[in-house]
Amino acid sequence: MTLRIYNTMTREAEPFVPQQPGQVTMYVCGPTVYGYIHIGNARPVIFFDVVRRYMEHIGYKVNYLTNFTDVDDKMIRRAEEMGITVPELGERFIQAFIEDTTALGVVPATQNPRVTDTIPEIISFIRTLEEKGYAYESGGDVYYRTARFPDYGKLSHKNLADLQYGIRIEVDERKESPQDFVLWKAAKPGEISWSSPWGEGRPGWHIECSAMVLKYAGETLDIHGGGNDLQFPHHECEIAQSEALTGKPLARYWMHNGFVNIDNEKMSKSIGNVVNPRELLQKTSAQAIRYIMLTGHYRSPINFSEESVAQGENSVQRLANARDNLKHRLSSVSELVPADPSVAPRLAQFRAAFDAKMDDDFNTADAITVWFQTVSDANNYLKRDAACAADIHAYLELIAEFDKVLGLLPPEAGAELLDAEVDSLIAERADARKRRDFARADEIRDLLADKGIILEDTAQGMRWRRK
RNA sequence: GGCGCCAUAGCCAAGUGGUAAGGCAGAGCUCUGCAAAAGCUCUACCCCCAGUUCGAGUCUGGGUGGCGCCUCCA
Repeated sequence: MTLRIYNTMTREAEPFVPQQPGQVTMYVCGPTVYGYIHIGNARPVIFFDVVRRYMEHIGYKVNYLTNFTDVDDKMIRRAEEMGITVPELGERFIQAFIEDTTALGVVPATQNPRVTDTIPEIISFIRTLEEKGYAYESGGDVYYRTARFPDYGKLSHKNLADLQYGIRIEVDERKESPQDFVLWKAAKPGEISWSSPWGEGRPGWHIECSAMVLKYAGETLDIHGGGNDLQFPHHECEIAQSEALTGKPLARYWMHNGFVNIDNEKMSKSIGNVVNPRELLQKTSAQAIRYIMLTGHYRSPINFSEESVAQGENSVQRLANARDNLKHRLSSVSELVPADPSVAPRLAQFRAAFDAKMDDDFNTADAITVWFQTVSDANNYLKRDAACAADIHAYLELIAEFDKVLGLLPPEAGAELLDAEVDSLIAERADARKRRDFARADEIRDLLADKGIILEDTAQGMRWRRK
């Protein structure tokens, strides 16, 4: 089975062939660190994390880059509002980003380049574009001359002549052409700036990614990803910059994820429906959030709502129960029970099916279905009176493999230590049950339930889990 | 105006032209001291119309309804 990836450039699912056998270089546009990320920002972070995990799962060595935009107009405005410097603002929200994404179960990227660490490379990038005639200065700003790059529009499949300019922004008369975009912005007095051949200033938005890709990953990426909205203009501009400079394709595969809606509405500050993982995680598990993100197709929009969160929470609980039931059963297996020969072939099928679904342009929804099928199979296995430890381990191993790719398993039931009071209540309840004092036993169970601790009496003894 | 996407059960959602995955919620049953967990059973002719085909949720055309991008945006 080979991995196929839907390439925005060709609008087709293509077999994935990396430049270097066994190695994948991928770059995903990261956040502007001027505030906490919202759930929409979290989608590409979570999805491409899964892409990366799957690549590693099938044996690739992955160089995964995602940047921090730590200087731009929004940064400058926000820093001013907060009465701190731009670097202070950046530092603060880079930390917040790391905290939030870690809480969401995201594996850190292999590299997190920052714009402010790439200024010399950005300047020389622009210089070269200027020398080649792809850029021009105008009043301390430097613009990209889109007319020089005939392929402009090839990713988003836009025809330059069809673009309507001036709809949302004022057309800047300093540009030769409305579709030209800024590479370098002259600093206004008091703004953070760097010296350049064009005077004090800072990089435009698009150039940073081109420069960072070149500096940290090379001329051509295997995969370039980002949100759907970045297709145009951002990625189009990156292509124009990078390909004008190197003459090589910027990326072999372009991947774009769909948007996150809140209660079927676009998330926006003006509607006031922006959801931050930071707040959401107070009441919602990271796994439920990931489930919502991964249970739909990555290119389709997904809807966040109270109901979808509840459904995600319950779905993930089933996955967790299966894992916990298997582990719990391990405590009462007999060495004398032989392995069931029918288990291994079934697990092999599930394993193959999971990979086949992931190979199909990261069909995480179907991959999750395979996981649930494995769960059903395991649950049925556990119905038998005598279970074999090796079989249970085989199920657990497969489930752990799935989880390593998708990250949907909450912490294990009973894994943490309970405080002494809870412990003694549990002991008291066990005693009450022995005496058949069910009234007291149920009273304690209700008491603990109020504290968020669910007690379950199984054939293998009592166990507990957090609600 | 240009480019593009979507419409599948109460909800979420997958689906390669061959007779509708999975999850949540709900109902009944089994197990349980009672629960919980788990198991079993039950719940869809895939927006409408026309066409292509032996056969269409899947292809084509036309509707209807939603949505995205067109230089802040994940």
